[in-house]
Amino acid sequence: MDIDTRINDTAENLFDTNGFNATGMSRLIQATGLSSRTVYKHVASKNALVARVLAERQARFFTVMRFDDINALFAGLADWTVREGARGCLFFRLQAETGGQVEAIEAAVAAYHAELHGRITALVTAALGRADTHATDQILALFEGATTAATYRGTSVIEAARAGAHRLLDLETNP
Amino acid sequence: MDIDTRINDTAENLFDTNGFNATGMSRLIQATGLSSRTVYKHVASKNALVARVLAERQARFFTVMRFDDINALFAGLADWTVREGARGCLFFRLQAETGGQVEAIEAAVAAYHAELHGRITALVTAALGRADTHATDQILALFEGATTAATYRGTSVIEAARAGAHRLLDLETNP
DNA sequence: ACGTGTGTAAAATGATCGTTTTACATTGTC
DNA sequence: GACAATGTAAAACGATCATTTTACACACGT
Repeated sequence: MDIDTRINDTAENLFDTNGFNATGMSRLIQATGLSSRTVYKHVASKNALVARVLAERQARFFTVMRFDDINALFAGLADWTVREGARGCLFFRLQAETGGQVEAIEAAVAAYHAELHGRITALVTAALGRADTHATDQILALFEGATTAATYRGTSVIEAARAGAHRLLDLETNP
Repeated sequence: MDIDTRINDTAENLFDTNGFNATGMSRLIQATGLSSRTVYKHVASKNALVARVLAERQARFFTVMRFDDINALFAGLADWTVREGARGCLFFRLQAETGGQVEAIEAAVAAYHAELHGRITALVTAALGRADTHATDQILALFEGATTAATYRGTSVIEAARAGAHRLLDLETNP
């Protein structure tokens, strides 16, 4: 496997399961099986690394997820959560860790939020035949809340959120 | 003001706005206006302090919030968010920071989640005249999601979540 | 008046962190 | 067969962190 992707994959896994601050570079270096010199030749700094990790995670997330309709949206979230583990949104968690003080992370989180909001806006618009910011906010809240609450209530919350979102949109279509 | 509450309030504010790891003890000590010796006579360790902060925040949150019905629930959340700032749930953020490795934080977060879930369960049960775990999960997801999404979409998400929750429960009552 | 408790100010301790550097080995290429 | 390029191994660097310690000042109950 390519060294860059090996570093990226290892870093994403460690940041995701242990946190950004809790993951020291020494531990990351050991997990990759490389030397510190090599790692620092492939990555400018820990901050630059986490920014790259988030950018690639965003690309992967929006490749794997489906935004065709409400059912696909929450089914995709359920699949993702089962596969990756229910630890909540990595973007939000890393932002919280760094207290909004790492510029590269802020930019990555903003980009993710922009794309997520855009995709859900498109989904709702297609479902209703018109734009509806109120309905979009509701679906977004259910999506974010299902992600968060699944960390302590399990994946059943995601199914409940799917059913709720479906009902709310249906209600807007046939009032 | 009492020294213990002065330390607690300062710590809560700094942890909330800057994060746990980003807030060094030196900064906290400086913000309290006390000496390090005094602070460490009133608090066993940084971990013990954050546990105490979370316990007191939970008590304050559930004193200020109202769980009478759906409208009161989300109106309370909106008030809280405006007053405290939209930075997402502090319990979840601190848990993310420490990667589930600080036992005292895990316990505090679990206690908060248990109380939140219990209160919303009671609310839904009272509203429907019967227990409904599915509906409870939906309200919980909307609550958590509104808290999270308000950090980047503003407080309008909370109003949307309130309206959505109201509709979902009304639908369960009058199908 | 005296000791005890509680406070301040500031240096010291020991650990850990991100990052760099030194010294050396391996490999593919002209 | 020499030369870069790229890798490993490990020490070193400078900063920061949580926590402890030393030295000293003030108040107050008996």
